[in-house]
Amino acid sequence: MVAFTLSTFPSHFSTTKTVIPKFPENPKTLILEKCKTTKDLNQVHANLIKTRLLHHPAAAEPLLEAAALLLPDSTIDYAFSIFRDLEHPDSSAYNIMIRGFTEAQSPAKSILLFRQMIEHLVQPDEFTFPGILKACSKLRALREGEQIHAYIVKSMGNLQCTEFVENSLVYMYASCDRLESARKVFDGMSKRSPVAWSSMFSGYVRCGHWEEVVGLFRKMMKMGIGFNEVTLISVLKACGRLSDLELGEWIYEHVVANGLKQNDSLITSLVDMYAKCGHLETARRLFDNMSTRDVVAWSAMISGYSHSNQCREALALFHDMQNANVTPSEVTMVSVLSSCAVLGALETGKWVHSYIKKKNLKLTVNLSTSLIDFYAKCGCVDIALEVFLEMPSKNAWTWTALIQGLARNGRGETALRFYNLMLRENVKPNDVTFIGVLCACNHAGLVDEGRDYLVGMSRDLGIEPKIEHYGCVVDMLGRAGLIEESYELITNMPIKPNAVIWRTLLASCRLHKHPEIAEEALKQVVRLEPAHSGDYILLSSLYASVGRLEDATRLRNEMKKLGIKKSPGWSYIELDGSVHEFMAEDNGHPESPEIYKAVENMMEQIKKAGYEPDTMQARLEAEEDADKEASVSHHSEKLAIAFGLIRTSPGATIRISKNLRICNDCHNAAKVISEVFKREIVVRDRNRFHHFKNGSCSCHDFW
DNA sequence: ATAGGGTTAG
Repeated sequence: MVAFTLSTFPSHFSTTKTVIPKFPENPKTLILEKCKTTKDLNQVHANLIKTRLLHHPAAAEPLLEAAALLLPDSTIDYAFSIFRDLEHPDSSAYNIMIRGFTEAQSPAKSILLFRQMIEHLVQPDEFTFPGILKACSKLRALREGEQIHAYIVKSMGNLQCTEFVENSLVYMYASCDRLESARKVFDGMSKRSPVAWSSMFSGYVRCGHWEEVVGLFRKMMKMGIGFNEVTLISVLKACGRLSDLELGEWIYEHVVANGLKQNDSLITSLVDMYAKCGHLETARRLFDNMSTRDVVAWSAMISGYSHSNQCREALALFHDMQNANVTPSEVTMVSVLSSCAVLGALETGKWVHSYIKKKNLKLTVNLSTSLIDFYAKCGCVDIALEVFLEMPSKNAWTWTALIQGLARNGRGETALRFYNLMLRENVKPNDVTFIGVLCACNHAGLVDEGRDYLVGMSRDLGIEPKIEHYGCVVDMLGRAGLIEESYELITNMPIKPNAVIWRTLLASCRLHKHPEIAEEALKQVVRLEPAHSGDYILLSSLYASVGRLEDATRLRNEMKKLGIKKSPGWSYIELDGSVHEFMAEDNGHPESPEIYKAVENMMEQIKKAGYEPDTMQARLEAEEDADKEASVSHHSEKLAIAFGLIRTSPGATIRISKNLRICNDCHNAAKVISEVFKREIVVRDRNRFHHFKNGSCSCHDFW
């Protein structure tokens, strides 16, 4: 085979006076210009074969480049067929194919091809490494990446370790979570462009080392090192996660001052940052002012609402997104499902699930995990289980969501079985997993197991219990009537107890009528969090339940004197895909008069069937709100249930979610309603599910 | 040639 060089080319062709026009001065530009579609490519390809130019790199490579990199993914196989026809592909040809495969989402093929390149003794050049290292990054192929790094070091002298190669090495290590190795390459660089910094940042972002990103960026600014839009995107992500609004706003000013507002990715990052810092209005204003909003921008804004618990706004925006004809992605759906889960919006979530199936959205691990969480939080734990069992791969979050969901729905033993399965499948539990495990022990009344897990999590797995873990155990002991042990645990645990812990103890004192420890618990709670009404109410109703009515009234008066208001309870009910919200004594609903009529009717009917109002509670509440003529029969869950009764077809299940624990009177009423109206009623309160059916509740009156 | 926006449990 004769090796041509470009300079020999024109003279060679000027002698042939055939069909072929004079070989162009710049074949690359010409070929690239001609190849706009696959069809063009075919024509040029055919022409090059006919003119026997295909074996000339200067002609073949532009063709290859067009097929592998410039046209859509589908031509990568075509590109490879061209490549295989080359008799002696040189390093540039290999480089193009290696990059092509990576870009076409087949980075494994890039690695195979690189191996072939070495076997065929084609010397890689400094352009080969960025491509092949990118393939390693995509695959998180650390071993291959390290081998290539070694190869580069070994061949130093023959080939240059350029700045590009170094950047790629940093990014490769960062993608494989090897931050120390990335940092070592980074620190050894003689010149660091913004790309090097961004590569390093991307690793810290991946691993959630937000402080590192912000710290390094501040250092960068102090040293006057240049940065660009890509750098800012990483830094904004860190600002959001750290709620570092100060730096975030500085970046916003910078963006405005430097006319970078046209960069939609940057604006989306700002939207995300403001939303994560709780500035939803600013985020929304930026979002609304974008000239075009792609799926990522919509997702960022929706997740912003969902993140700050404005779930109804999240769903409303999702609705707007569909009206704007922007197709949601897997990522959008994660936030949407999370909002549905919080709201208990079963119908909407189910619709999302069927949409995912219909549109063939990819069931990523995250998305499936969200589905599991959503179904479990809506009380459909069997569907959650179904989704789980169909997943080809699961991570710790997936297992945790399932364990948690089973536990909350009263299937403690099953939850623990799945925990053991998780260990057997070598998925490492994290601290949240143990919240689920302890919660399972709690709801199943498995006190001994619960104590063991609390000790075992740090002893066997090195996960130190946090205040929340102690909270679960305190609750568990309290429920089981082991009030003294619970109290001792609080005073002896290595973490300072918070108000939540004392409040938990207080609630179990109420349940088991233990006024002495209750008084101590209230004292502690008030010291830590003075203005929380529920605490006073717990102790006062405990007094009432043991016949100490004077103490009960005294405490209520004290509370009134201190100006402590009851925190409002609300209940949600979802009907035909929209979520209705009720508060006690609520008059805000457009159908209010009708709903109150329905409540009166409902109460009358269940009284006939034997329901007796909790007079003690009614009296206390009446005293407290005498001016408002408040009534326990106007608790938010009763309004919501009554609304459900008149708005759904006979026999349909009524699903309510509420923010507080369900009160005793409503619990009694719901049992009777389920019998009288032949309805299943599912109430999700802040702690667990109550499935009311035929006059009884799945919690066995223990919550 | 190398870096970049939105994701999930208490």
